[in-house]
Amino acid sequence: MSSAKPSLELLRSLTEEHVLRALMDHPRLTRAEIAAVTGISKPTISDGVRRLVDLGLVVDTGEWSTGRGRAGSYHALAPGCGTALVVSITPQGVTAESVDPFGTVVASSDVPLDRSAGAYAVTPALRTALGRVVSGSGRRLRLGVVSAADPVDRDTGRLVHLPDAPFLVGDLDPRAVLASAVEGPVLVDNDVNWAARAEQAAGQAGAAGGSADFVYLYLDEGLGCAVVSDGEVRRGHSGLAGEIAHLVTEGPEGRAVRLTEVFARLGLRRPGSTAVDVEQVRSRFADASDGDPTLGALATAVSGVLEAVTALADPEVVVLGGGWGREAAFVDELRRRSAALPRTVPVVPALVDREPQLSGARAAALEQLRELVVATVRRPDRV
Amino acid sequence: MSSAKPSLELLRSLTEEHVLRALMDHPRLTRAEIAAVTGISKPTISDGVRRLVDLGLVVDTGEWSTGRGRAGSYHALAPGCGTALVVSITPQGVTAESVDPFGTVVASSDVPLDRSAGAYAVTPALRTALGRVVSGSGRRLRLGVVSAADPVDRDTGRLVHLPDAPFLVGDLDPRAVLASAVEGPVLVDNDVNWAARAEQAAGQAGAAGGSADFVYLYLDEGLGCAVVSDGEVRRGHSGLAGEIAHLVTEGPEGRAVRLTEVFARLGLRRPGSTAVDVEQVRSRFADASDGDPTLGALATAVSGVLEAVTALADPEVVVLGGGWGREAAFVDELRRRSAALPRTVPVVPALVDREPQLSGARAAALEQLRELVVATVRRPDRV
DNA sequence: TCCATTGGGCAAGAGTCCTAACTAAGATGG
DNA sequence: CCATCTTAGTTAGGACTCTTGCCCAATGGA
Repeated sequence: MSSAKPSLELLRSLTEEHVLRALMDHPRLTRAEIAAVTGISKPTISDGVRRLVDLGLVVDTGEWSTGRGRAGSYHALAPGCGTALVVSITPQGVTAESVDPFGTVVASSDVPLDRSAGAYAVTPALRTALGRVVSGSGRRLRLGVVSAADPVDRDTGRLVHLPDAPFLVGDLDPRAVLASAVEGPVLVDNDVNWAARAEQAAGQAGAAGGSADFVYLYLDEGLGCAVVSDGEVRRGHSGLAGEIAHLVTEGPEGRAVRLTEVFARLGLRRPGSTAVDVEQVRSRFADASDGDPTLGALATAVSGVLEAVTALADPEVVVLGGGWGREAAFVDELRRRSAALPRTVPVVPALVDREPQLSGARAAALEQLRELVVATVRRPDRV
Repeated sequence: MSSAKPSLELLRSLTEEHVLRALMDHPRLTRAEIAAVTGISKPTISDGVRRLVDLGLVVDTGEWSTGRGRAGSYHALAPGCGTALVVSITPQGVTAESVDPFGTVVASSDVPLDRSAGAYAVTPALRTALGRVVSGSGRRLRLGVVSAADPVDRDTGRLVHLPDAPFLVGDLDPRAVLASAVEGPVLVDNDVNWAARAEQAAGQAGAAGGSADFVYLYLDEGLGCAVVSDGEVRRGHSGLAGEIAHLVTEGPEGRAVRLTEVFARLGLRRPGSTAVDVEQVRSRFADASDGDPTLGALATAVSGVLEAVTALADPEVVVLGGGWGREAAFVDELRRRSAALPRTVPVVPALVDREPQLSGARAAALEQLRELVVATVRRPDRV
């Protein structure tokens, strides 16, 4: 919380920042409206808008306000403020979008992946989607946010293959692929972390305006979770926080085994892979009666995860998502076991089910883009 | 990151803030020195100092600088800025201190506790120590920071008794006891979290100026840990993050058991209690040869904790502390097992061994006190 | 004693904000 | 169609803060 030096320049940039933020919250405003929204006087706002127009960050749209009294001329953020690139990479396909500072999707492209073609088709698909978005939006891409369905190294942004865990997307360096198209920083993280962000935005925890503390358990082909502490997704030193495949839990016959091995012992892995066979798990759940051994074994194993999560992160709630994590029979069984633990934690299914990783990444891109636009106006030091 | 409204008042308060911070970093300065340190011009600093003297936050010490040139009059923070109370509560005794904005301990008191007298002697001991510090310092206590050797509820500040875990200090509401002596907020947290803060200050992790991500495993009568993520101790929703007693790990004979039960099965608990018998553990370690079964069983159980910590928090390093956690034989054995895990994590003994919880709490109190002093100068909104 | 050196104050100037009053221009209603 | 109301934007004046440059005061060394 170091403070900036007091100077008249600082005051001026603060005024400009208020104008920009007002124009991000409202697509178009007259100068009088900006003054009303920000609480700053009309002459000061007029000056600020003039400076921003000169800088090319704001434009006079040529439109005029209607209503009683004199019509005011509308101003808006200039298209030159640019857009942010949002990319989602899953085994099913690559989705790329560009969003402007209002959160509007300017261009988007979806390239499905043929699973049998192997991991090496990912890079060309990414390039294809990227090219379409670049030509479709026509504006400069000032930063990128990438969601990938694999663990991500926090420093390099590369996808990481952990032992005994599936490598769904495969070896990939998204920053290198995006470098030519995106002029600014590229933030890469795994899909579960972005999905957790979407859940947070949807009001999953910390609804009382406070800081969110929850854990998002994502149970699909891979086994992952996101830890949200004090309102932020915590990635850990190298970005591998939440990679729970090797967590020690209670396996069949009460023995201590790693979570990933439970699926091997129950025969729930896809042939020749360490990935969970989602279809098989779901069909087992569908047929399950009370006391079904597979259902019980999975609930026992995951309740060990709940125990670890409660002990280390103390979440307000644990959110269940993923291809089989939200199945009603499983959630019910897990709740029964959770209630019997010495420390219980509420378990709820995820709120967002349609592409949560994409909306979370989009929200992050939007926030980053806005900060970047504001930052162009305060050169010397931050406030 | 909402910004303050631009106003001349903001500029003025920013100047005053710089003066205050300069006088916190250096016990006494002339106005010319303040101008040199802050980079603000001399007339502006003179004005700011005059205003702060009028407010009673700064005093002319009456002393004069020496050296070449004209002697300048020294200024310093006024004693009226107050002090912060720091309290450490352990089964061994209660320590209370008051620190001024420079980090100088103004008064301190230590009241040992007779363990056999039971938990009910804690409150009177706390009152005694508190009374001595209040009369010894003679200045107002503007806030309090309390370290307690038990889990702490984040909202209420009360100590919490978890099932199957020892309750060392016993039921206590530190805020209620301190309310009459401290005029401001009282922050209560458990000793392990404060000790982790001290380790961080000692440069344990994130030494490259970056944000620290590490876990502090505290193995003593109680079993606890602190999770430091992105440079801050993360407490979780209700403050119970790091209470690992119920973590599922590998117990004797390879069965899945909770960490606290391992000690019961090995006969390492104090009679009639859920607390670990530290003396017995240490003597077992002292006699242990290679392959000693107790040493091995404990290392196995704790390596399960390492596994969970790695999976969920992904620390740069795991710091071992507490009465038996730093024993060389144990650390060596744990390192051997850690190296064999699919995901390894460096394990190091704690750097700070003398009252780490106290120095961590003191650092927090100092930081809070400084912020509080600075806050008196910026009334309208924060920067 | 003289002088270099440093602390502190004064004056002038530039820049930012605000209030208040003014002009400009569309909407309303008879 | 015109007078009136209402609102947008500009201008003028004043208050305030910061900075630069200069002066004076006071101290220690030559």
